[in-house]
Amino acid sequence: MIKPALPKGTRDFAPDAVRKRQYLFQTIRTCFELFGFEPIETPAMENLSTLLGKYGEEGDKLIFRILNNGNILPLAQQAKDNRELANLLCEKALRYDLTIPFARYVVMNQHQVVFPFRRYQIQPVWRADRPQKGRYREFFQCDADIVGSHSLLNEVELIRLYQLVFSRLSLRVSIRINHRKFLQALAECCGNPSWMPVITTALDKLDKTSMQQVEAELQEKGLPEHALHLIREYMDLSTQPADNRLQSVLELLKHHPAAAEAVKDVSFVIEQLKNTPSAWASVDVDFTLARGLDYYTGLILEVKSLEAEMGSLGGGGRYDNLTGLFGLPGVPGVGISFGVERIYDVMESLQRFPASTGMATQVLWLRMDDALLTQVLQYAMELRQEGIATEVYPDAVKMDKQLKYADKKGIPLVLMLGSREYARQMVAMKDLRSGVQTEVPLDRLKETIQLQLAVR
RNA sequence: GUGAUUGUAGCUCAGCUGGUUAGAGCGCCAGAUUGUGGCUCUGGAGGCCGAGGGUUCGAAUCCCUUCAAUCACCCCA
Repeated sequence: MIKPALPKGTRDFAPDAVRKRQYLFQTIRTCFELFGFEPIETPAMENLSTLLGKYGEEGDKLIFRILNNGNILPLAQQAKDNRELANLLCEKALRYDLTIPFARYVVMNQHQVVFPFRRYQIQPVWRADRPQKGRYREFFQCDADIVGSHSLLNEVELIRLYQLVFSRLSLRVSIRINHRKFLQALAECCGNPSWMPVITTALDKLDKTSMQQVEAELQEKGLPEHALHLIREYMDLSTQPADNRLQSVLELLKHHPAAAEAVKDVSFVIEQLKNTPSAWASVDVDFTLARGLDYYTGLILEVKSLEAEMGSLGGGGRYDNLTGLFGLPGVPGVGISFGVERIYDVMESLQRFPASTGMATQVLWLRMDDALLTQVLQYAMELRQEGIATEVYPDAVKMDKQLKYADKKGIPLVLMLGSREYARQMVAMKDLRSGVQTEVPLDRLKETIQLQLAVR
């Protein structure tokens, strides 16, 4: 016998969980559609070469590879080391995110797609990460991107999309925004543009650790004192009143052209958003927001829950040249992603899911008199035609057991058609929520049920 | 890849410095109730104490190894 188990970091979903997840997906999907995004889907697997080198060195290690079928032994013997072996034996891999497959899609379909292309995609991705809280090896991403447009209106709209979704989910979040060009300017003012990755990853840890630790890390990486001093002042900016922040950052970065551009972009976005403030999702400029992914070049953003301790619930940003990797330069884009698994976990812990997240069985016919089975099945079918979710209990067991079944499944109405009722052309209807039982004429069944179901 | 913690019934957990036959609550099954759920009462089933080895007269308990889960770091949604 094999002990049943799941691969690390994967999960089964019970009916109740699936309903809640579908509610989440549906809410997000509806909002995507409301903003005019169009759905696409891409395969679970991509050619390994499509994915390799797109997520940094760490990312490559976290890609799930698919072993080639067939006779692999001769090939395997040619390999000189593990790395070469893995690349020889695996031509395909599971997708790591939705953005790179989307970039491939755009390049392959460049003559069909209409630019600016607004697409959304809701599919699972896989990462060979070590699982922990809010982190799984198989999880869904919900991405919305607009490619083929430089306009900052896209950024504004995507933030409003975030605001719409989180208000519909009744989750209070903060959307932090920043601009990659501030970080670029900061690195250059520190004396070396190549320090930018070091500085950004260090700054990214600020909300987890202290300013001192960030400085220690940077010192360790060999940044000189004057650079550390500048970075310290830069970090202090985010504690200042929101109104003067943009002016202050510009002065601190000595009116560096990149910083000036960033100020222009950010103030445009902020200005536009002022007209439609959201009670659920505030927007704040945070100069220390970094975001790991290398391909971002403009405005970047990240969503955090204000109510639960959890990693980011989503993020995104502008990238100038994503499709360039696949031979189509000059297609800029901006996109956001919803971390539904984490949103689910937060909603669950805050009990923010609506009481009913989908259609469960509304009516159960008990199995009573076998002489009436044919009629019962017919009546059940008629109720379904009326849109009433209906079950017939299949086994001839005690009523006690059948009622307990209805109770456990949360079925509100139970119908009983025995010979006693049928003789008078009636059916016994019991509302399990109230415990009240009534008799209903068979020819008025549908209307009565609909009325009864409307009662809360 | 690094580190920490935890593995006992379907679930949540007790089980003292090693000492008879390993317990509780919830859940499950049956009955009280052969045409009526929830509440109550009565009874019952269910355990290689994660796995392997060691110490000991004796191990759920101590030691080693291993596996798994969880959490943190790295990185990320």
